Amino acid sequence: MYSILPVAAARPPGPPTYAEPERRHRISRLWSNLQEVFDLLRLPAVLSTTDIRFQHVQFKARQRVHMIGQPFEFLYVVNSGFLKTVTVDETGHEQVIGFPMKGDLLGIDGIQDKRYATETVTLTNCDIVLIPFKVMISLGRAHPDTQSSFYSMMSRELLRKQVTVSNLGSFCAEARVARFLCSLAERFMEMGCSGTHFDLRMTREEIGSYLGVSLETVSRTLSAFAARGLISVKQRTIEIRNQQALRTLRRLPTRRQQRKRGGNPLTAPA
Amino acid sequence: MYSILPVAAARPPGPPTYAEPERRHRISRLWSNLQEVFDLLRLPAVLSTTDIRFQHVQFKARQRVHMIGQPFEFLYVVNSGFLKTVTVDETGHEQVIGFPMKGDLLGIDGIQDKRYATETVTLTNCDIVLIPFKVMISLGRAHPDTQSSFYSMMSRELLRKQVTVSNLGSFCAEARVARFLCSLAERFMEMGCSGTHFDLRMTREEIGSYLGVSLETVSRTLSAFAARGLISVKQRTIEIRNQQALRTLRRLPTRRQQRKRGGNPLTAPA
DNA sequence: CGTAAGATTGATGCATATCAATCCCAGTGG
DNA sequence: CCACTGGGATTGATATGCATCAATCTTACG
Repeated sequence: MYSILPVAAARPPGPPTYAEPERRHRISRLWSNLQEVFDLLRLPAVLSTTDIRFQHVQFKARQRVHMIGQPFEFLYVVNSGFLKTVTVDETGHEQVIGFPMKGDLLGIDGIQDKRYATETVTLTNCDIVLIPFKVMISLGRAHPDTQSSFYSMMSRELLRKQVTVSNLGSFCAEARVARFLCSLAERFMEMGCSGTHFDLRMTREEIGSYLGVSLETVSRTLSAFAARGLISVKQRTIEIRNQQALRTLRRLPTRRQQRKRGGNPLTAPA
Repeated sequence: MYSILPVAAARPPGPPTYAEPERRHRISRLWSNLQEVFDLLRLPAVLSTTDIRFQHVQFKARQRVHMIGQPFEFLYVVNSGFLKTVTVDETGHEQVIGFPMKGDLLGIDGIQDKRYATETVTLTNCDIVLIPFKVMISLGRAHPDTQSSFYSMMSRELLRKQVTVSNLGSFCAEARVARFLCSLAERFMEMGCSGTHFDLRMTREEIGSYLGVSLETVSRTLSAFAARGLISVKQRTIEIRNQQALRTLRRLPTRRQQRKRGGNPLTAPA
């Protein structure tokens, strides 16, 4: 129906591997239909079922799912596993901009320029669903309800980025780490895992890059939380002991700001 | 064809005004067809022309185009004027996340939840094109090439947000201000205005909120640039004297980082 | 011309980066 | 089986960028 793009090779440890035509991903025997993909993405159910099926691909840890500059062809939906998405700015400085996991969508940033603007690397073994963009386009055309869902999906990604911006711009290091832990806990809960005991799949350096702080600050902050009894940490194993306290952590000083917006009856979400 | 939603009243100075049914925007006599809107958005031309026309609405300075929580109905395309887009987090802290201007699209963040997640306020008088989302949906269905353009447009917004995240996470205050000036200069150039002499339409506080620094730091940094001869500043009037130097400003320390990514022939955009 | 909002500039303190020295642990090879 | 090894994590000492507080200064506007 459509061909598989060989992206990364199957060489587990060491630095991320690159496209090597002679080696391929392990193509799973798993296929998902449209409804299953929508469920995975937590999008409203599609009424008009089709018999279209989407292929899964297995990645080992430390492999690239897509790379910067590579021609855009697929969107990817994470079925299982953990990844990181990275940008590289013109100075060569790389920054983590996300830690995709089950139900997350990868590759949207490639639509505009027909090339991926980011690269996504697996942190663990992963099972990923391939969505050929052409198929998505034609689906949207044939089934109006799926088209709306696609718009919605992209809007959701945008909202998430806005939250990220807000976090980076408004909160001190401690609050950023706290919020990071809480959002991880939520994600694990949604996946049916424990929301209080979990393992980080990324290094302190990657967390620091994502949160815009140094890796030492991440480490120190976690230790400080542990000292206060909010969590317990042992290397990458985290236990949330007082989620409420973590959730309500704010930037320390009050910052005058937010004046001039006294009671605003119309602004509150209904 | 479709009705105009009365959003803000016509009361110029003072804090932003709210929906007041008894007063309305000035409805322009101007209408744009699809091709004109696409040109404005710098999207590839549409071949299949239709006779659909989109209404313009005039806003005075300090009016809200849309507010947080308000039911999502329209996307907005800026035809002229300057605005700011603001989020308010759960602590009540508000942050500027963008300064839309000619050719920019507003309201995408409302698609997901059927309510706007941000609010956009005019900084100057503005002329804005109303795009009813329902019309966009049906257009996408009827004309495949426009559907692709819509995806592309949303992808572009996502890319911009990624750049913002990268700026906030990777650069020192000085570099952020420098990049801000450069991006403004580029935008003015694209609009056919001078890229070296222009007026800021926003306050230092708004710039600071956008860049994640204090208003004093913005002011000081501009003064420092002026002292070094990179720009000249007089209140909101800016003259860029050495764009090259501004563009190449980086975070001061080298930060080890970016190790372990030696020559990567595949990563460079082709 | 008076007033208030915005902008500038200075003084000071703190949060966080940076540098540096272990420490811990998983993987590896003898 | 166990010491070796190296990447990651922790922790401490120090430096500094930037926020904060505070005092003018400037400009727009009524």
